[in-house]
Amino acid sequence: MATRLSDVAARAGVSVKTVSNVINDYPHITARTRAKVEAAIAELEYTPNVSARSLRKGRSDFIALAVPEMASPYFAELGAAVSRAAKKRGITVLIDQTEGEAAGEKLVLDGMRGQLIDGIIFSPITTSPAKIGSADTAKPLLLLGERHAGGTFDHVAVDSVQASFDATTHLISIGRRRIAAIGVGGGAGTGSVRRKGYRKALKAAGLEVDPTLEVGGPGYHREDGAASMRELLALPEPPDAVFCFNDLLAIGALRALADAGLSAPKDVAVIGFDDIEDGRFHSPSLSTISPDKEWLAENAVALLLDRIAGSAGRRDSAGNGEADRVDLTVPYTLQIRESTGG
Amino acid sequence: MATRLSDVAARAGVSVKTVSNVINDYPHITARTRAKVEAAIAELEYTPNVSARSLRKGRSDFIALAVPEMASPYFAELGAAVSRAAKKRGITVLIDQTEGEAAGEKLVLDGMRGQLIDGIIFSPITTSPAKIGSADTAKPLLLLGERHAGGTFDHVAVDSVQASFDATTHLISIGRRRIAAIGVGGGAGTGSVRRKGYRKALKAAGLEVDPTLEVGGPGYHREDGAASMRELLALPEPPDAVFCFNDLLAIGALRALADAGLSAPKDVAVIGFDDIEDGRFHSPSLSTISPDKEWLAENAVALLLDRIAGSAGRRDSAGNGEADRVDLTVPYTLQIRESTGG
DNA sequence: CTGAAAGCGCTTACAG
DNA sequence: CTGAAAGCGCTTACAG
Repeated sequence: MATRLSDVAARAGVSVKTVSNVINDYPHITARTRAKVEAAIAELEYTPNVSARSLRKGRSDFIALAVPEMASPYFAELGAAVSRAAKKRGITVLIDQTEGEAAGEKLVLDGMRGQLIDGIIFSPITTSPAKIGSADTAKPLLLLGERHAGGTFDHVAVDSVQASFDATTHLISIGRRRIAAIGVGGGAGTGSVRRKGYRKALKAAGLEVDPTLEVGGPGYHREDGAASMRELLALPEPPDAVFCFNDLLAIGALRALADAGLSAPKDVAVIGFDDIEDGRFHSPSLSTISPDKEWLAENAVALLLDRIAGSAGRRDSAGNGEADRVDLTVPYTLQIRESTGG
Repeated sequence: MATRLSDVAARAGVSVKTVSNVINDYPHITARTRAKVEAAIAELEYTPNVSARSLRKGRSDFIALAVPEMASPYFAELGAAVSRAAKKRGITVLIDQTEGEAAGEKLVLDGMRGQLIDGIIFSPITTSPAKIGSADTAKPLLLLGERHAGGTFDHVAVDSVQASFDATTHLISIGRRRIAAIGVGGGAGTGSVRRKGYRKALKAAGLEVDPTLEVGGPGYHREDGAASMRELLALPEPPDAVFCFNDLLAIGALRALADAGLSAPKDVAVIGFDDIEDGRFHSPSLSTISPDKEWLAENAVALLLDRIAGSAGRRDSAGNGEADRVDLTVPYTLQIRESTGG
């Protein structure tokens, strides 16, 4: 049914080896031969069988991106950026939805899709760093997220402590003094990392840390943010500002404010983290920490592909694995919009 | 390096055929043999090589979902639902971002990813129905979107004319008389289909169709909705309600209203289409047409898999292709929220 | 530069 | 029920 390499060879009057050479851009082919082969490929509408190629080469030019949920705007935007970055390099991205479950994440670590994929970019949420560190992955693995810095794998993330410090400091700079944090107990450890930056900023400004103002988690969705905001508004002394550990929480918080007849930034200033597109269109528009997702995607893909190219010869990385591990820090900016009075 | 079937067979003391039988759940295997094999698989941490399997069987258990952009909330939510529906059936979904470009869409139609995928669910936006109809696809293809009803391929979509009629009628039912439409010129023909339902509702209510109130397109993003809304507000006689042909346009429209110091539904009632999650959290929350995305995903995947199973024996569907084509209509509900006074 | 041949790891008739 | 063998469509040493 499908045309094969040998059909093309027959049509062009050359050997299969020559056709293969043309397809794989090997040197030492005369322009004339190349033209003949390319004409035959076009006439027969030939497309190489990737299963056969992958079986033979041990490389598929597929990588996986494993995220908790692809419908979550941050991961959807990240997935789009990673797909684009990979496509530029001739690589296809498989997006894997772990649903944040240990089972799904274990599958990622163990199965690696039956050797189809060459490597994986993994944003874990349930599995602990320790377990990931000891995972016996046959393929290169790159970790996303602040929790995994200093581990045994390559790692790309924002400096979350610094970014959280900046977000909190911004709230202080617009005159707020009773600043809450939403999301401290969640996000796969993200909560504790971002709280660290939040507390640091309070202390640097001589403000007291009040644990009753640190709420939320483990959920990081809009409804969780709304619930946390309601909780804060019910306090004897409600906050005058809130740092939400992601934009989804912040959007929920804005909604809860509106439901209570209050508004940001007048009653409570609100800042988020992620800069998902929707935040720009809310009323009020959402101030946020904006990690450079394009940068993240480009560098994560490039680094993983380097590893894949390098690991072709390696049997075992135990010997030199630790030494050449890379931690990349994603640049970010502070976006000041209406929700903090911008 | 990787363990092979033959390693498992050796370990279990059986033939490769028996191991293959166990893996593929074939009958006539004694419980004892099965247990032995399963133990060997577990001990060796064996995972089948999908490239080899796919090469041999001519089936990969991969399908593709080709959408214009995966970061767009509707497609992200749809992708998540399709992935879930497929996973339940042991199928993996590759998400393909065409970026709405003819080149990307042509690649989908032609290349089919080097015979890796067994079939495709395609949401075209640039390529015309005629071109799609004549595409010589080696693999089963299922089309999404109202524009392609009655074509030569299986097709799953909302009854967009009826849904648009309902959305517009709802605006009339709350007393609005000067009702605009945003998105008429875009969305790959979606615009003209939804306008048909919009006009029908106006006529049914004895209202006049005013072409100056029909704006927007080809873009279907938030900023396009905001631009269209500004255009409408600049009219000598602005509308008192707007039907936006998707939620992204509606969210942009809400934002433009807020920027003009106006609000929905007081000054202008706004209704969208798609029911993306974010619409529920905007202030005001967004009324919309809510297609049942789970239903869509389940049925699209099931139908495509039926075709894949059926096409195994077929050489050419030209003979009987037309006759057994299926058009599925996705159920929807009208969600009345704050933006229309709900 | 080209051709003939082996082999990647499976599945599946074909004999037993 | 099991075993030995062919073959899916490529790529790649190996000879020329």
